[in-house]
Amino acid sequence: MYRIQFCIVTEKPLTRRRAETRQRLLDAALEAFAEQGYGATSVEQVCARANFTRGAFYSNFDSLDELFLAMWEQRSAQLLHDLEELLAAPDEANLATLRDAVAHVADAVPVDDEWYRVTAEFTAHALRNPILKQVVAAREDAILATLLPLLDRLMATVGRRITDRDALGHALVAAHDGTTVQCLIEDDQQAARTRRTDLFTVLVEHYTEEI
Amino acid sequence: MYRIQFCIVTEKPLTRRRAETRQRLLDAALEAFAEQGYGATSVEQVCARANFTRGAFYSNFDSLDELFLAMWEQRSAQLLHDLEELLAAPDEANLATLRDAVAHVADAVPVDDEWYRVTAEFTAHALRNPILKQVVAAREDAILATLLPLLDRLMATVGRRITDRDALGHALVAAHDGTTVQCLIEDDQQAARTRRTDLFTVLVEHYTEEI
DNA sequence: GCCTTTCGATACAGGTATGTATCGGATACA
DNA sequence: TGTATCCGATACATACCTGTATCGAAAGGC
Repeated sequence: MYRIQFCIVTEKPLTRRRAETRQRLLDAALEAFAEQGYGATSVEQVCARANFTRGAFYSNFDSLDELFLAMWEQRSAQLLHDLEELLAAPDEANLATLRDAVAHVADAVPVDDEWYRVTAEFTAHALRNPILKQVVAAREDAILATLLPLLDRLMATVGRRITDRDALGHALVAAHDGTTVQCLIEDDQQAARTRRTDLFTVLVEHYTEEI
Repeated sequence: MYRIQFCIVTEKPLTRRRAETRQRLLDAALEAFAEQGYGATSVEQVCARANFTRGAFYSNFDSLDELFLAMWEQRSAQLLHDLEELLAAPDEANLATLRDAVAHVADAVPVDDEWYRVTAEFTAHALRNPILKQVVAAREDAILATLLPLLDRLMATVGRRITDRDALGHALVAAHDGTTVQCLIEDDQQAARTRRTDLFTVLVEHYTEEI
């Protein structure tokens, strides 16, 4: 059985200094792309934000594209990790109803303007590139793999059980993506947030059953 | 009572020739932005696609931004118009079940790669600009205003009635946006399409009741 | 603490995008 | 058909961005 493997070919030794430089560039990239858009951002602008010149950039990355990918993957993983940590804490004492449980998750998933802009552009970008498409697909899988076990436990605490894991997972992700725009665009943020939680609740209710 | 009014200040006389040139540029812009991304597209590239030089562009638009906005609004309106036309046709004879009715709508709303890319970028762009934000918000309203009356009629034919118009409308739009990415990213397109229709059905079922 | 290696700054060459000013053919109208 | 206006092509000046090649300072091994 063969698998496609993505790896960085010219793997340089990752010294302490290098790691820090890379990280500063990654952070600067997120800022710059969120503020101005990926296409409108030059290598030089990213470097300036990180207090480097282009020398540092070309010593660490081959292209803006590579930086974009690295940044997006890192932040995606971080977000998922944070979510896991937040929901793993056993403060489930006060989750009486299904809606409380869902709201608990909904509040743990941030509605982040900066991140949304970057992700929207990254997704559009990925649709133009088969390899990046795989990356986005892999992330969807990773989200489900993280979220569903958490939901399993959460549902158990309110006496329910998931009936269709795949459908629920994808539906929640879709609902999250779709409602995030609405929350960010609409004047009345609070109304949108409430609708969002309501929608999540409807979905969870539909794709679970009482034990 | 005052209202903010958006208008083109230097309204030039719209002759036949001018209208055609504008349209060719608008069409070329959609192509170019979808293929390369907005930020990566130069004025010259758009013009080349439309078989013009930049002279034609600067005689019709002040900036790429203005062209992007004009193009997006035109296509948005067109899509909504097409949808309305498609669903207004009284071929509701064979819509026996709720799911048939929903599938009828779901199939009428295209899952369009090109348009998705452009819209994702436009939305991200709009989040950086208060005026464009209003434009996107207005489009959401327009969608609901078009979609809900159509759903009213459709539901009537299967003996149901909407219980929460606002919630259903926003939920369907969110589900549409969210599932569109999934359909375009996932390897198994058909599975994603089916999940999409299922999700719509769940939502419509939840936010309507039998008469 | 010395010496090698690493890595970011700087300088340079080449390419490309922008916006404007001007020109001449096309178009409209009498 | 003649004439005035419109509008797209062309040329130009300018700014900016990229990638590479080189250099010197900082880091790390022994």
